[in-house]
Amino acid sequence: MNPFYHRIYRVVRHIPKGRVATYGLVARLAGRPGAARTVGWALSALPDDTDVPWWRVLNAAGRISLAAHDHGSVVQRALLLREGVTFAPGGAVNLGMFGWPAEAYDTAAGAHTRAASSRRSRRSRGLRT
DNA sequence: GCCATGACGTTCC
DNA sequence: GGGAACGCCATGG
Repeated sequence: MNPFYHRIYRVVRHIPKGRVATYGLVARLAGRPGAARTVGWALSALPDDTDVPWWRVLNAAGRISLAAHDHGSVVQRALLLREGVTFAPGGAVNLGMFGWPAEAYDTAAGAHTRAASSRRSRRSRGLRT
């Protein structure tokens, strides 16, 4: 498995309870901006007994990317609701309210991720409503 | 090694 | 503000 897959999982584990992150954000923090699709691919490969909170990862629209008819989307919505994340009419989460600030990862991860953080600060924008 | 696919993102209509 | 088109990176055939 490529190192950055592990980075992705590590980033997702750092998402605090009750907060959500976007695929693009996770991709940037993992060190590969633009690899949002790959993040989804990595999460799809997670086993059922994983400790990675994959349900806290949504797309840029704050909506669940899984097919609505898929059972996984139901589980994801339920898990988020259990953590206090509310869904607006239409099934979208207010990222401005529940979105995970990228700065929080710098604090949580400490010094051994400054490469990713410097890369992030270069393009820290968007997602702010 | 090339082509198609996918839990996405950004930019133009 | 909503929808369509193109771009992105990694995997699988």
